[in-house]
Amino acid sequence: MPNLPPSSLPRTAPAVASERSGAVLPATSAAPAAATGASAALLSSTSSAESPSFSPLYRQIKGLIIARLQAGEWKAGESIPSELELAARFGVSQGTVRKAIDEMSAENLLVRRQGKGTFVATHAEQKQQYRFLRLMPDEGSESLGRQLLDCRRLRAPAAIARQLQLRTGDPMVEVRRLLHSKGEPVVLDDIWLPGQLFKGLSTELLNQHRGPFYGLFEAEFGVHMIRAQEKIRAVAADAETAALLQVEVGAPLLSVERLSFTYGDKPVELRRGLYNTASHFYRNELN
Amino acid sequence: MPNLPPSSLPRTAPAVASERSGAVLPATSAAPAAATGASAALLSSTSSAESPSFSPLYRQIKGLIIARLQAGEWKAGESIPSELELAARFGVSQGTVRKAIDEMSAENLLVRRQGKGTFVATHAEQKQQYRFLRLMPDEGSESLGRQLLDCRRLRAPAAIARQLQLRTGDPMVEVRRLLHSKGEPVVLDDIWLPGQLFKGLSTELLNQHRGPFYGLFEAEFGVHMIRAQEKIRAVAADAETAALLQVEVGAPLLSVERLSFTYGDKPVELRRGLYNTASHFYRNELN
DNA sequence: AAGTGGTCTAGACCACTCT
DNA sequence: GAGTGGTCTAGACCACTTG
Repeated sequence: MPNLPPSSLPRTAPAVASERSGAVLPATSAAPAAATGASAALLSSTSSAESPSFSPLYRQIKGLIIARLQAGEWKAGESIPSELELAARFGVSQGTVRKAIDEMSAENLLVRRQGKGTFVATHAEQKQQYRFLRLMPDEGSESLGRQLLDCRRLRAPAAIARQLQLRTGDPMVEVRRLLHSKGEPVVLDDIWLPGQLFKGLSTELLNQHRGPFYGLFEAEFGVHMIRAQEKIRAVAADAETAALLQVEVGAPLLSVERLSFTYGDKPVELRRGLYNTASHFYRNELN
Repeated sequence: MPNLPPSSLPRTAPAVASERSGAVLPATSAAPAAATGASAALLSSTSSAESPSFSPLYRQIKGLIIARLQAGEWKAGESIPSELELAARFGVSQGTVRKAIDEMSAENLLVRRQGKGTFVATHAEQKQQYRFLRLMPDEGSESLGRQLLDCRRLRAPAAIARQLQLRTGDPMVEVRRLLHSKGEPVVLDDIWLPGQLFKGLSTELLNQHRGPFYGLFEAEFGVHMIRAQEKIRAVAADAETAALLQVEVGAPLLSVERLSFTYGDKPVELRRGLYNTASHFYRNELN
């Protein structure tokens, strides 16, 4: 029951009383109280024209759930508490929790499974391996082979540090790898990660792991990539790249620069892929 | 009031009684009847394992609204009836209509405006001009200049006809144009349209029109592009393209092949853009 | 049978827009 | 003030999963 003191809450305040007293009580006793009135007190106020403006209850609940995810309370692939339990815990109705989870499900943060529960999204699943890889073969659908070329630690150059919101010279990990299709090299990836977050990352760890790197990052380092921005260009292959991808120097390649974010819009990976699009293409859906 | 004869409706049936008798009645009288029981009768039945399987009420409502859009009952930019009116018209609750509209809004078919109503999405608006164009300048944000190069009618070649689900030799319109940024050519577009749907399309019409082609297509031909698939590759400029885009022959260009769809997943435009990404990039968001 | 998410309804109140 | 979409609650029933 959101029974905060009815003091005039500014419209901007994320005013949900997180985990009030009887949080882990027998459950349902807390929720169905002076419902409508209470939540009204929670949300309404004079319309001061402040900047972050107004946040409805369900969005505040969403924020609380994200905070738990960020804190690692529920790990990738695990189930979170049921809607009814969350509703009791936060002192709101099931419908409000449902709307919060709806949004998070639409953003691929959570996955609902009817009859089973709601689960933390993961890159490690069979069904959606390579969630962020949009490269498709012109024909067929074989999976890609992986070949690790390099994994080293270094001091962050200015250009990379800036994008990852680090300081120049901060510790950083650099990974280089190839993806193959039918034995032919198709993608050359360079990956930069904050050294702080990926302390034990090594060639061995990367080599012994099956599946996408992002699954490893979740399991070993608790870092979830939930969103990414890509900048795509056409470039000409330089000598080194041409040799690795077995194309002519000057051949056109797709350059895909990806900045990946974890919870709280925090950038945690920069990746530059060079794709040979002779027999593959980058697929995009517009809405 | 969904009072169909309680004969056993198969689960697959889009069973909404569209526009029953008292459709345009004083409004609210139709809706709040033997609600729960009736809609239960509408949806439930024995679980026969049929193919298109089960469709909830709100999705059937969505289908009905899409059918109206397709029929041109409400045009691009116009408002559709209020949620309460639609609820009365279809004999369901406002909540069900709301959920249908929620989905359509998420798919950019409709746009909600609080206090004003719900509107048919359009490509002709200031706020989201060039909804499908993902090209961004490295710096600045000037809008792109347009230069029409050609507009002619022809018989569909096999490759293009297949993608537009036409027969080889069917009438077709081909348009070629350039987009400029700061006076420099950046994009060369070739566009193919079914001649059947775009009867009066001409150089004059295209030239006198302001804003994106998609806005013109909506206003003049009633064709709404609601979704598109793109295949992106890196290619080398041939002689003709190099001249038009003022680059060297062999220079790497982004090739963006776009197939656009209208209601009912019907393909109605094929477009091939060649982008000079020297000072622009293709922006994509991954979730 | 019990627990979970999914759908549907109903009603209250809020925020925004226009007249 | 009237009308619109936006939020929140409550309760019913359905579909799916697991023991």
